[in-house]
Amino acid sequence: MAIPAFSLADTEPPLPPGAPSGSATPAFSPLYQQIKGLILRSLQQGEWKPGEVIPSEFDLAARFRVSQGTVRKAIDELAAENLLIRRQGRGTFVATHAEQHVQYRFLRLEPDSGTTDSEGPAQRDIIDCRRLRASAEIARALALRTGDPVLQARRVLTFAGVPTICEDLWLPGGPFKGLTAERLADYHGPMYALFEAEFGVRMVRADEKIRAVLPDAAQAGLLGVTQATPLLSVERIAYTYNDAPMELRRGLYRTDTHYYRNHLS
Amino acid sequence: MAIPAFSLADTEPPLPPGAPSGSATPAFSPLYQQIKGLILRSLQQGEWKPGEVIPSEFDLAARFRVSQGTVRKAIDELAAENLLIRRQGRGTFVATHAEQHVQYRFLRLEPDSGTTDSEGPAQRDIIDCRRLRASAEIARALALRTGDPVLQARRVLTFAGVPTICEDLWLPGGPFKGLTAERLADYHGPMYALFEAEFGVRMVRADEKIRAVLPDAAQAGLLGVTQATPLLSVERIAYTYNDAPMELRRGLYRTDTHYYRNHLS
DNA sequence: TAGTGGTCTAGACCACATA
DNA sequence: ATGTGGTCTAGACCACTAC
Repeated sequence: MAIPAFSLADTEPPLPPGAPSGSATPAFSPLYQQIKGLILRSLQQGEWKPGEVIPSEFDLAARFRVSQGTVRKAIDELAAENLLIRRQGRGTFVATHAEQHVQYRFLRLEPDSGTTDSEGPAQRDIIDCRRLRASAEIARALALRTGDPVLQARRVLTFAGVPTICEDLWLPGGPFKGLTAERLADYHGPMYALFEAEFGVRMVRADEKIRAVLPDAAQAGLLGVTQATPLLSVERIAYTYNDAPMELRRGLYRTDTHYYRNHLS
Repeated sequence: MAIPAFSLADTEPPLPPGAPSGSATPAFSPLYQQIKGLILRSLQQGEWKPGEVIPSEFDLAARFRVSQGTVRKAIDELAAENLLIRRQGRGTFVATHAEQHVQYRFLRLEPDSGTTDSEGPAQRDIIDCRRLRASAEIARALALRTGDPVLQARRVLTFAGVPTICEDLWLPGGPFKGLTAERLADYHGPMYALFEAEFGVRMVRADEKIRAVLPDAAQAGLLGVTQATPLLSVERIAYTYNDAPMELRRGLYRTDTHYYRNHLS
């Protein structure tokens, strides 16, 4: 008799233990899905911060009044979605963009040969950073209202001495209050790690739309190419927990020295 | 005491049952991984063909002399890799590219708005199809030797009346002996479904390298664009079981009416 | 009604990391 | 030595599908 759609206090059991799942309710939700939702809520509310350990499976099982195996299945799914990271013998950790190992997790551009980029761009120049009001298009992408305050920035990433990426990004003004060009420029590491550390915003997934385009004069100048050079246009919407869009990013990638890698399965 | 690296007859147990995993061998492989390997081998050898049901978890457990839960975990992973498909109440099936539901699984091009493409291209024209000997480059991609026989084809895909994709593909001559332009042209459905049905070659994953390029005169003509029109270059290597490369494909996509979709997580 | 996959539990033991 | 996640088992019951 699993509960279909209740809201539960943490320390209250989702249902009397000992009684497995089931019931003929129209919207049936397995116990482990409910546990997954509770863990997700704790992640959203910042009970456990990026990089920290969460309680052991045994502790969580006691807290939620379910078996350890049920907690395990909930964590399995969260780990598959890259929200948690399991480390045998050490514990389960909240995923972070600051990890040395998975830095630039959303960057799919790779050098043509010789892995000379050694994990990340050598140089990041903030060209512009300003506050403005959302156009209808930007507002739609960020689930805001037209005219809401947004922050816009433009930057250029340079690999091995070659300016390779020129990107514009838009962030909702509310969650990112206090972000300035200086802070962007001073931070060494992935931008998403800065968002986590300074603004408590963790990007968990993103959708991209990719096209081939020609640059305008300004973009061509920043990348050091002619306006006849075809470039990869990558429009990304990045989401935090709960599928809330938190960033719109429009990048132009040079693909004469790099390529965009994708894996299909 | 799980076996680290033996080769096992199907009906022989991976190890005496009742004894869980473990041992301090340098290369330790969990039981369910060994079972996964055995199932994989049956898939490769065609014991169960695309679209067919495989034996129930209970039957497989008896055959391999392990518990149903261990078989379940092995199947879980194979299902996550899209090699098997579970259907509650019906059984577990071998995945196929011929399924109505997952047709064109590797095609990531989507129309800008209004889902007018109704699942797949309206028209597929075979421009060319010939046998030749592999260049060094083609041979490397297909894990062949330079000079080995390969089959090359070129085709154009048209969506909503607009020629949108022009692609060249290379196939190893051996596995695809007997493939002709006529057979390619006559087959209605995804090309990978034809490969399954006629040649027993099932593509299970693929890697793509994406760039922005300009077309040559022939390509521009086939797509009805000028040579100054930037196009998406998509180079794909598709693999069958065992990570064996079975196709090299080089596509040019028009991205004025479509975009290449990608999901990052 | 029977058979399939899906969920849940409980307990045992192993592998790994840390102290 | 302790605690963590990882594997394996056995058994119960539920949900779905087909007959």
